[in-house]
Amino acid sequence: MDQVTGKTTVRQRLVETATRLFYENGYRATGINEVIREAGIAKASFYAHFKTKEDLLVTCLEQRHNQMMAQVQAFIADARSPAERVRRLFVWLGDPQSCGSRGCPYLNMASEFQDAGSRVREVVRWHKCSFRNMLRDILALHFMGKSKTTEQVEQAAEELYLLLEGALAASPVHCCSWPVETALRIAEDRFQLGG
Amino acid sequence: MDQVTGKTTVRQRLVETATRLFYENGYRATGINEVIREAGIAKASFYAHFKTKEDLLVTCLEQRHNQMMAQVQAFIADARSPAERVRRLFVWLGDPQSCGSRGCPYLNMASEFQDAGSRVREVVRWHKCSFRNMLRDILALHFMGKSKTTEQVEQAAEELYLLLEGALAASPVHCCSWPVETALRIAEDRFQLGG
Amino acid sequence: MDQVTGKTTVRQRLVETATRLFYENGYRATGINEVIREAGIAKASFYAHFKTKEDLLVTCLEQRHNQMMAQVQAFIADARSPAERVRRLFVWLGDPQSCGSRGCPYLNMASEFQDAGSRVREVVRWHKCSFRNMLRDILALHFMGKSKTTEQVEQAAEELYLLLEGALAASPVHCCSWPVETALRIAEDRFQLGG
Amino acid sequence: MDQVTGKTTVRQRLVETATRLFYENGYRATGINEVIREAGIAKASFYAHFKTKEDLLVTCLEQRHNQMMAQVQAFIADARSPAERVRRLFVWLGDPQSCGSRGCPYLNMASEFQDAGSRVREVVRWHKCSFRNMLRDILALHFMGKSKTTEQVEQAAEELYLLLEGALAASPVHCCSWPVETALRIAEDRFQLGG
DNA sequence: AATGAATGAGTGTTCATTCAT
DNA sequence: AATGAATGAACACTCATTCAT
Repeated sequence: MDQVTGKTTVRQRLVETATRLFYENGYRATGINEVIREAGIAKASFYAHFKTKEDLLVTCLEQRHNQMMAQVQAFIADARSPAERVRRLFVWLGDPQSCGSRGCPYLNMASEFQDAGSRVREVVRWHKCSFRNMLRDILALHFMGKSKTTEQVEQAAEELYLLLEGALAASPVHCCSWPVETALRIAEDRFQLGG
Repeated sequence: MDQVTGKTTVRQRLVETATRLFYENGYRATGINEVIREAGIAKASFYAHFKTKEDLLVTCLEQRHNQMMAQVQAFIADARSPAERVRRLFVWLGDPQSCGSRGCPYLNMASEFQDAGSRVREVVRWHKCSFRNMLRDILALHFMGKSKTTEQVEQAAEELYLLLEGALAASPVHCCSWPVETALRIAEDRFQLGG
Repeated sequence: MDQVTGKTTVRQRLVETATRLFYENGYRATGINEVIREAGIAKASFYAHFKTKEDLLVTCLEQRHNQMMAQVQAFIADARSPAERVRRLFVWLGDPQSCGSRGCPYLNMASEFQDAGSRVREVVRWHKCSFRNMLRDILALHFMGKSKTTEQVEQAAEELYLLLEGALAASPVHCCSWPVETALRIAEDRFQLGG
Repeated sequence: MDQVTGKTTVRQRLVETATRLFYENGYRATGINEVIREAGIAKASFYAHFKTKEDLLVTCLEQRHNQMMAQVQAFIADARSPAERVRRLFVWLGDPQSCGSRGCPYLNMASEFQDAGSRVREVVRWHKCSFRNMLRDILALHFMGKSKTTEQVEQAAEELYLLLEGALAASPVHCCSWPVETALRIAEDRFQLGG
């Protein structure tokens, strides 16, 4: 939304439409024509804003990252303890409303860009590292005063990250909640989250 | 290979070529033309063997499943204990030779077929369940005589499955071995695999 | 024309249509759509026969070269002397029926491919050299027994070539016959063509 | 340059940039976007100065004509005789610095505007006639006192024009200097330019 | 069983031009 | 006088699929 006029800008409409379509149908299965039709924008206007379709995707992923990080932070913000914050991560993950039921948009896109040096893969890597860092910060609080080395905290973050990633990957395949529950169970035992 | 004539059949050449290309470049990024060119088959011959491109993919995934299950079974076969068999699962997973460094081909394909009822998603689900059942059978042996209920074994299988899935998803993003090592560490502690 | 069936092949229809359109409107001003519409061919069929639009052009130029050389040879064939053959070259050049009134198709195309290494420029150069060699062979006969060195014949060929080129370039600009007549006049004097 | 402010005007920057780009790449191969980008001008500003792209080209050709005529006049001005002036025309023609190595910009443009009534073709014709007239004026001086009729001088002008045109057309095809040298040799003999 | 030739509908991208400001 | 944003139509090219042989 443009803060002054209150109208969504052309660029923003394109990003939002594309974010949705790329997630729902995949990158290659989504044509520029579909994006501009649903956004109600002329084709040449699209190319005035984005050099290529891949550029659009990169922008979508970057923007989605920011929104998602804000969302998840908000979702866990009012927890009473770091432990509960971790538990709420799994709740957030399991909620199709917040997280989408078609798996991780970043992993999905990465699967269509296998070229090692691709900009898309870079964004995906950056997003995942960013997410893992957030986990580390939460766990650092949780372990405070429990005489853990920095390295131990890092390792715990990687473990938690891996559990969440496993749940995220398995959920859309099986279309049910046991992956999230299973990952949470492991995390609770391993990091003494238990209430 | 045709067991009698010793020649690879046309159909088999198509499946093998497509399996490779779909995995390396993705489903939509791989054209029929590319497949038949690399397989050295005429286009109309292709459509004599497969109704559609999607049919080819389904066949590829089914066939790969069988090969992969056989491979992994062979890889862990000569382990001295169920615990070591589990550990070797992670070795196998971490070896790009055996498992490919572009992530799980089934998850990759699923990301391009988001339609819930798609035959591709069915195959993926079937493959993953099948794999999880194999894990359950291994763990059942490992827990034998340790007074575990059937349900407990099932849960352990789901946990192990989830750890492997997490490692499989995270590996190609970060292009290094810590995901597999991290997943193994959790598994060793949780299932007392340690030697 | 296919000699057996008596039908023009798809490829040949494309080449003939494109040769005409490229000459009438220029290379970039002629779209693939226009070519295939006038040839009555589907777009994908076009790309089954030619890798790119530029490929089509190269083929057109090569084919036109062969036809044109044959035509001009036929046109001057029944002359009674080499000198008359040279004079008939100018007649042929001045006849819009035989040579086209839009200038030299090779020079025209070259002007749209300024990149030094372009394949189109190569074909143009090859065509022009080929033509000059034909002139040299005619002049060699004309000068036979007049004690001219090989080098002198070569020089005369270059001079004749240059006169023809000048006439070819000037004609479509001024849309009248004086360039050809002027070039012929110079040639007659310089090479003693006069009857 | 604006004589008062010392700044190149917007219009002039557009003309100069376009003149260069049209010559280097051709008319249709040069987009408006490229012109305005390299000129550093907004698109709408362009259309404030020129009705269409073709208008811009016409302006470019007109302006270039004036510059070129002035240049060539300056180049031959300090020659000691009309004969040397003619010889210097060929020197000027053969110098890529002065004349460009991509052939005659007017012939090049004409090849992209085959429509007989096109304004571009008109400008080209006007330019060429203008040039031929200049040649006639030089030759008139050269032949002064040699009892030549007006008609004979006109014919000589056409001959000289044709030789220059031939050299201009052949040079960029063969990328070497023999066309100019050949044309000069013919001219020297024919018009007794020799010193 | 296998093929060479052909296709309609689509792809991503660029074009010269206009309009509201 | 100058602009940033937008556009419809066209561009060269590729797609998965079919058909006559």
